[in-house]
Amino acid sequence: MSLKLRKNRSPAPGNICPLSKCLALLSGAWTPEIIWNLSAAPRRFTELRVDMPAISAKVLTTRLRHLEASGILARHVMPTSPPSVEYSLTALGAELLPAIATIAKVGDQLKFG
Amino acid sequence: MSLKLRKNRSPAPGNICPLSKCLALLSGAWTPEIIWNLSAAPRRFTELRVDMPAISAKVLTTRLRHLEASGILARHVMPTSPPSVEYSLTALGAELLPAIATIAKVGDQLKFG
DNA sequence: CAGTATCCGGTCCGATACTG
DNA sequence: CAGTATCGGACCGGATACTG
Repeated sequence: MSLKLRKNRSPAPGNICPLSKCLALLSGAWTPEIIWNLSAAPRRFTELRVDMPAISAKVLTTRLRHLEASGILARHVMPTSPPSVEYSLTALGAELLPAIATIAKVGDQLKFG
Repeated sequence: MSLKLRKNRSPAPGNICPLSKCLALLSGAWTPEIIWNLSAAPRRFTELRVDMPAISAKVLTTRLRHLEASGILARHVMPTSPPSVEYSLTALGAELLPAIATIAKVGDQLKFG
């Protein structure tokens, strides 16, 4: 009968699918840092590289393209010379910030953090 | 799609570390689903396999061990025959739920979700 | 029931070199 | 400045087989 108690479990109403999808988006090395570095103000490509010295250009480009395609951030090309490109969070991307902050807080308390 | 965040890499000089660390924890295929499936009530190993038919025993074991080591969930062995093991979220793990819910909500609105 | 052991293909990421 | 191209090694996760 403890089986009976257990049978009724569905966690919450709803679909778990978006979960994996969005967490998949946040995954990938450097992704959270990128979002974090854009949270205060827009940044340019090279500025982001300075913020995260260890990231390679290739990976940074890949992440930015993915996040842009998903609507998390926007890319603005300024027609200057030399070219200048600015990245900024969208409203949707900004919605992630509180969640990320919460997760970071939990991260602080991890046993093997 | 795989959820990946290398833990050995990117020592990033920064101070955003808890962020990456915790997101690294949530990464790895199936991790969010596991936490979600434990959110309502404790579950046993095979019950989790039923909840997520596509996960392999190897990966499920790996995830559970990691989450346990981090203090996100607890493992209780019941001295029955056949053996029975119950997994449940810790208080710390429960703190992740609102953040995960928020992220899932954003996931719903992703352009290429 | 609750795992372990092993193999293996696919992916991710870093390093390096090059370009409009 | 803001990328692209390519290579190679690390790692991840699925499939399968086996165990106390």
